[in-house]
Amino acid sequence: MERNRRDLILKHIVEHFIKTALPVGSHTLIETYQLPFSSATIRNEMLSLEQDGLLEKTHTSSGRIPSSQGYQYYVDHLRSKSVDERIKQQLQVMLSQKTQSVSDIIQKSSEILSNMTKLASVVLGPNAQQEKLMSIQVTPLENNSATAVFITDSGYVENKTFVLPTNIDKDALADCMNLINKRLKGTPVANLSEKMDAIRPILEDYIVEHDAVYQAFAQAFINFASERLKLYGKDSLFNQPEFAHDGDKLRKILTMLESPKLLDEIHLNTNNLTVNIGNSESHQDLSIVSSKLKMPGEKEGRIALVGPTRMDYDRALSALEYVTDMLEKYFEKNAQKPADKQKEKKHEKE
Amino acid sequence: MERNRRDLILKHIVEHFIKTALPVGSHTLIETYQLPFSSATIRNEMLSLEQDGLLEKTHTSSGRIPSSQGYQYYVDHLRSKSVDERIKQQLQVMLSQKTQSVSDIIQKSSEILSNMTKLASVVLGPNAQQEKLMSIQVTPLENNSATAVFITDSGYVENKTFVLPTNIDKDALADCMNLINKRLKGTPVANLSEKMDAIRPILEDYIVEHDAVYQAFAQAFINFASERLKLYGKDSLFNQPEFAHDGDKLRKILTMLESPKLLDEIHLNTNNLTVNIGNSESHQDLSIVSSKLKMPGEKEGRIALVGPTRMDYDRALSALEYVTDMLEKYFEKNAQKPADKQKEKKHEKE
DNA sequence: TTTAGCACTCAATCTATTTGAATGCTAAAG
DNA sequence: CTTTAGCATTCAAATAGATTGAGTGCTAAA
Repeated sequence: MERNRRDLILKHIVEHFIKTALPVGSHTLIETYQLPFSSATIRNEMLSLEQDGLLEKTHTSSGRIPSSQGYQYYVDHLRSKSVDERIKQQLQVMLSQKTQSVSDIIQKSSEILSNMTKLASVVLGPNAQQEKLMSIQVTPLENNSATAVFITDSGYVENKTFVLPTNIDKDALADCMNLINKRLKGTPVANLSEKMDAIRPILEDYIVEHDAVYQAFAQAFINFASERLKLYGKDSLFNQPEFAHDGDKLRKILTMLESPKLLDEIHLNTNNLTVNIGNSESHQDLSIVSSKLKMPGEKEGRIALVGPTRMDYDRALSALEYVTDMLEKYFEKNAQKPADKQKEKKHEKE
Repeated sequence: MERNRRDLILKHIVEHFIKTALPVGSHTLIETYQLPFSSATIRNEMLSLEQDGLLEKTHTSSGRIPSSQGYQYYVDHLRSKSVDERIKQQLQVMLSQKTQSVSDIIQKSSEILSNMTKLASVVLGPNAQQEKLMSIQVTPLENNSATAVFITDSGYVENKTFVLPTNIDKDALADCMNLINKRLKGTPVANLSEKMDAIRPILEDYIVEHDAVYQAFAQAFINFASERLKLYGKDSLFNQPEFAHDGDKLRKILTMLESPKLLDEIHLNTNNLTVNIGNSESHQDLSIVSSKLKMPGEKEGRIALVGPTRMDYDRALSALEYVTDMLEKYFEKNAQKPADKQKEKKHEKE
């Protein structure tokens, strides 16, 4: 009973503060939740919760707000883990559409998450380093230029348009590309830059002024190896009351959202589900909730929801967990049958 | 002399307000610019300027701020058209690098513009509608999916990954694509969707479950036809004082920047250089300065600088004009020689 | 035509003062 | 030992005046 009341009060405080963004006092608590205790009792409990570092005051005679620890405790022990039915519905509808690529599905899921939680959602693609190059194609264009298109095994496309040497022979170029394709196919993206040395002789053989091509490839490989990250629904954040009258804070957060630090932060987490409540120096008033996502081909990405420290953790966590679970199941189910066929065909060719 | 003083005063007011974002009074004006008139004289002129709609007051006893018309007059007759040397330098350094593609150059120019003016810069690519399809390539991946890559004559790449029917024959797919390529090569992007009907029979011939491929193509063609727009340096806007304490306004502007209305606005302008000072309902406190940019292959794009109504028009316009001029000259110079060679080769092949 | 002078306006700043939602503590009741 | 009632206390936020100062328009003289 003891522990129960304490938890109950903390739960109410957290949830009330999440709703109103205002410090919660003993009286408010009793009235809005019809608690069968006197305000003094609540105050005693609150004092104790504060001493344990779960609550904070904004000034000596203010109501209480949850501390980072308080949120953490709430997340770990108190939240109700209820998934919004609308998310279930929307996800189901989306997944029932046919012939969507993996990235389509993840993008749409991310948009659903962002819409339903009113948080920004960040998708961190599987580390491109591990992906293998499937194909390089160089297409000559008008105006003495050409576009090189690079495709990985997951269907990620990088392209680079460059100026062709004017005296180039297109057939030689094609032959040359065939050779390079054979040489590089299957190479992990991370190793592409190293292999540049190996393909230089091939280029030299076929193309007189090979430097332009070489440079373009090198540049593309560098871009390739950089992280892939997509950000959805950052507009949702604008409507949070804490930022309404503080342009400065909003500005900080928006730059934060595009900074590589955020990426690092998400990247560091390797757990299934992590909650990162805004106390690290890099994101003062920002919380990050992120979940691992296993994708086809043993690849791993992460989906994260980013918002103010005062976010609806229950809603966000439940939604995120539900969506990643469903996606993983979907991927598993749809991968099994064709995977075998794929392998057979590969053998035929080689 | 008469007209001169009037103009001088307006010029000072506009420039002072651009610097300080504060209404300008008669006394301030005399002190900061050492004007040889009395404050009363200035006030008389200001009254006249106000009656002509070039100045405004924020309240009965406030200093004056320029009206939209006032800015317009300043832009048309008063600005000094001085180009920052640093922009000249940076642009020159950038253009001296070899083997950059057209889009590389435009992107870098846009970044320089944004950096130097502290405004957001928007690049509106040439209307994709006019571009011609150069090549379609379908690359099968692992996991029973494939990526279709579409390239236009300007080197713009669109790609779409889709799920392949499991029972597909890869050689048939390749043959099929060859046929489709021949059929569609040279088709303007705008007409691609119409041509879908024409390629359906080809798909039917080669691929049993052709619907997935058909759908993927259709989707890609739709994306293709949508406008191409890039936004740089929107962070610059955050630091404008007018938004510092008004999160709401900042929010509006950021959403504005990503909305299609902005695009329309820029698109409507066909003049060489236009200034669009924020009084249209769609962008209350936003001004858009944009310039046409002739690109290789008789294509036209626009570069725009977007910022608060109180922006440094002289700086922005001068920079923009200088950059687009230099780019056009650069493109002209570098296009002449190889263009002929290109044509020869085309004839050989056909 | 220009300027000095003066009365006037009004946002912005400052200074009390009030209000009310909160607290902690103590002592009595359960 | 736990809970509650009661009370003094705190402090942000709201309200109301008072003050300031940068600005105006107008008039009459230079």
